[in-house]
Amino acid sequence: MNNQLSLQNMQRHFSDTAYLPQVSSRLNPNPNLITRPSRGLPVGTVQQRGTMSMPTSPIMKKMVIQPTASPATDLGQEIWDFPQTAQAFFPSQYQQQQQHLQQQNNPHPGQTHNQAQSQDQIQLHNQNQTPNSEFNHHVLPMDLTPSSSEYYDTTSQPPTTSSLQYISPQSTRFQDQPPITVSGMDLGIGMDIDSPFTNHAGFPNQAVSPTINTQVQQDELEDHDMNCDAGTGADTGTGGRKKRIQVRIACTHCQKACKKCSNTRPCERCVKYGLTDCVDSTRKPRKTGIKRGPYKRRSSKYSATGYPYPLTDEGGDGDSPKTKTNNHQYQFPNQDTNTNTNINTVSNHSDVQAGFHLSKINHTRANFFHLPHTHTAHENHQSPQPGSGSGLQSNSNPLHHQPSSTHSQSIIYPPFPKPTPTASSNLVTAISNALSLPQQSQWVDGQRLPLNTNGVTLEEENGSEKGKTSPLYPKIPVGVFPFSLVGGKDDPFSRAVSPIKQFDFDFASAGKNANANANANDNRSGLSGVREESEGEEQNPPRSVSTSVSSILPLPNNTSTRSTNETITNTTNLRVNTQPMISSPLPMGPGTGAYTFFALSSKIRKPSLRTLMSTSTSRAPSPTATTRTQGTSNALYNIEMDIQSPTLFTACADDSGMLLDVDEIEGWNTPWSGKNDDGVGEGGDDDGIRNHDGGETGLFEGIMGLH
DNA sequence: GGAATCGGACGATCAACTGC
DNA sequence: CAGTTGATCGTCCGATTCCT
Ligand SMILES: [Zn+2]
Ligand SMILES: [Zn+2]
Repeated sequence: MNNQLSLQNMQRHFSDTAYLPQVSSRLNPNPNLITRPSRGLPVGTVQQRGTMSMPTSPIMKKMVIQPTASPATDLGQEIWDFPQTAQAFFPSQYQQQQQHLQQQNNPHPGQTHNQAQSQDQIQLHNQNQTPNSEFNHHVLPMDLTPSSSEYYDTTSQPPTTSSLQYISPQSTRFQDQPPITVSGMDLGIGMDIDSPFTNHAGFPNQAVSPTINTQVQQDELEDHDMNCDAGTGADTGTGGRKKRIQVRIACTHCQKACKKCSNTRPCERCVKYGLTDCVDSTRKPRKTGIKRGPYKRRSSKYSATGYPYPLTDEGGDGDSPKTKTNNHQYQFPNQDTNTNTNINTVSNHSDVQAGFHLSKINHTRANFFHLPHTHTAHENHQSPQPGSGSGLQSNSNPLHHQPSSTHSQSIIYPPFPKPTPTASSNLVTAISNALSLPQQSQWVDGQRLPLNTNGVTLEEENGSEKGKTSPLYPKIPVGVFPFSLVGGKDDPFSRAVSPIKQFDFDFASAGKNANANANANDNRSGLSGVREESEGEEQNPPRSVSTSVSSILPLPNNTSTRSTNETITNTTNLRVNTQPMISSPLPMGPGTGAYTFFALSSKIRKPSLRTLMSTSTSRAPSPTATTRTQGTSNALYNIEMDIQSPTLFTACADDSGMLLDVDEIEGWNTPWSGKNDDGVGEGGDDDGIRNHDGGETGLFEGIMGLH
């Protein structure tokens, strides 16, 4: 019954961008709410309100709502039998699988609602049943460690587990796919895809299930949370941490209290405390029109998993897997399914990577039969599991085949650039890879060069230009290597890299640079006048140097610098430095790789301050200050606007270190203290309400009418 | 001991981007 | 235009403080 519905639902509808406050309330009297247009969720039905954590998740399974009033046993009533489920999505097979498993493994008789149950079952089942249980286990739920920067990291999964990804056509493709295919890997979670086991009994080789499996499990976890508190160990994922679920919208009381709300109205908490006015809180619409810098390289060459597809033999920019759905190249020519499976199984150790590796290898090999099996460089630095080796052995020889031997191909072959001996860490390597991979290039002496084992550029070697340039990676960036990697986020090309470390890193050198860049500073101050521009328009081209500079707060002068150095340990410094320190790789000249104090152009979004500040122990006074990007090039302006919370502000003052720093920084001091209050209004349209990042709850609440 | 606060981790959503 | 990326904004955990 659900097919159509499910499919419909599968589609994303973002139209409901602004979450209309569902003020109405109980049971969603509002007809409109019955079916959330955008989400397609039957919110209004039953008592389920809002959506579960992943409303759009294709994998969303039936949700069992277990209002306090009624026991879960009333399946008929409680079940949110909505087809947004993987099952629905792949109804026939998947469901069968489900049932099948259910029967086999899970005998929780009474629970019919259990898609969720079954899911768990499945999970358990897999773990218990198959030799690769470990593998599954590891693969399973999310490793909650998010890290966009670790896109290539061995253990990391794709940055987002967004449901969206699971919707992609790639998924559907699976049905037709032969068991082991790279396509399977397209889905970020594909590690277990190759494993028949994951396919759930009876449906070996079905790529679909694995993926779903993973997701479902997660969803399931969510359900558990929904129904009960937390808890069960089952909920814990690989990381040992269960995924936190959230209601789509909390009631005003819960919101204010920062406590968990429920999807019912009145919510459980309100009921508990006898609050009568339990209504949905309002959400402000997301801002739009904010420009972003270029994204990091797209995945056409990468699988969803972050696994890069090697350039095809055609030498083109490899086609994305999806374009080659049926292409044999995604299969392991040299292996039969079983073999492959085994390997994966063996490789269990978790590492999702293990699976990937193999796949990659195989995948690659498809194009290079003549080549010996090799591990990609990627694997090398990925720290392959020892255990996995055994499994791998079968087909691969020793890892780390030196590309050099077959360099011409190797250039293409290893999806990732070989780790350089100099790589100080996986992270760095990963980042480096990320940067260089697409172009098959790597950083050398501060410059990006085509990747080549021999140190010969690709161009030199094969005359190919590929890799040298790309729209996103024009040859620009040059600068000292660390500039982009060590510091991290400075990478002009990838905003994806987490900025967080940058700060830590920067700081230290910041001071030095400050002096070194005295000129720059001066310039900045000189430019400070430009602030007026800040008004909102986005005139600044991304990364524009001049404007961005102007936008910066007047930098602390020497004194500030001094203090910075002196008080590095103080979190305050972090903060202080952060702002001015946000550096962008200004084309100061190739040699100048040093960090500069230039602020990023407002057009380029900096990572949320919240995130940035997370490194520090205390909440940043106003992350938003740095965060602000919309149309404004003036960081100073931002601060004015964003620092709205008296609390934060006060905190700032209270913190001796912080205060000191701030004061020392003239540019900061004046505007900040002087205009803080006034500035609030100023952000006006776009920021007036924007306080969240800063944690300026006061304002928020005020806006929200919570006070 | 429980409620209220609060910092900030975690997560969902979705607009900007990218590349076909 | 579909798919991806990553920022925004929301939820709520867990620690701390306040209140009775
Ligand atoms: Zn509530
Ligand atoms: Zn409530």
